[in-house]
Amino acid sequence: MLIKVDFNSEEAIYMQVRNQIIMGIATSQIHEGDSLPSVRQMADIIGINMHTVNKAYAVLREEGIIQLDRRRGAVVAIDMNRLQALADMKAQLRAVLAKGICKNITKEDVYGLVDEIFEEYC
Amino acid sequence: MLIKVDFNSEEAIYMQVRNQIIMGIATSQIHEGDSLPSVRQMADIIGINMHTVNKAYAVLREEGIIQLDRRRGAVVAIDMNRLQALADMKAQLRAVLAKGICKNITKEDVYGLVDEIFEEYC
DNA sequence: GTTATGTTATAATCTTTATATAACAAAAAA
DNA sequence: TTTTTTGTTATATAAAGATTATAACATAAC
Repeated sequence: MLIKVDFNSEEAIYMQVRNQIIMGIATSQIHEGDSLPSVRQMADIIGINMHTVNKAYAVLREEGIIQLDRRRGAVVAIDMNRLQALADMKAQLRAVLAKGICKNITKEDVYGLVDEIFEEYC
Repeated sequence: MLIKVDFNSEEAIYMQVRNQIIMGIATSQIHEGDSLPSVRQMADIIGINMHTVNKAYAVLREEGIIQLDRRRGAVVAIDMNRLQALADMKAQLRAVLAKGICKNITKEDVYGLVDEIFEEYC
């Protein structure tokens, strides 16, 4: 799976890497049990520093998306804490939807966007 | 409207201020046409520096939420660019939902969260 | 005239981000 | 066994962002 980094983006590089890996899993380009390239390999491929990849992997581990194993490297292993995941998402949605409500975006509008994104991903 | 800043949060102070103002509008605690406290007043109230408030207000202006007027200060004035607002929200939702999909959160789960938040806000 | 407004400028400090080397123990591969 | 590769940790440095601190300006309100 190809990861592209925009060095002019406001988003931190390690977050761009984290996001693209999560989207890769969501779009089934990466599957449960798959090994990600090692921090050194990934850094070489993308053309960034090893520690930046390490940070991205550390975030993903903290989020329960991958497990870091000395033997197999970074392995996709979703930690399924449903309540935690729902609570996390709700906190994020609260901020996103608040702005939308200011802009007169309705619940139905949001439904529509959610539908479109789920079609993209699944 | 009361604004509380958590100095231990990872979120930048100016973003906390920005978010709470947007949520204040979404919950109708602040209305179109209302004046926000001046950057100096707000800074005094919260107990932070004037420039931090100025940054928050600048972000809100860039997002089309307020207008800054030398005469009346910061006034809530929603710039209703619907297509832009929808595109912005979609970009944010893409990242939020991707993680949810990794965690096996369904479209119906998301609908439920959206419903709950809209009940909170409206 | 005085006050309050947004705005701009400059500087200092702190945190975060990203890179660069280096080293370590553990496991895999040769 | 030796070599290589793995994640991990430790420093160090440079750049960028965030926060605070003063100060000043033009404009409008009082």
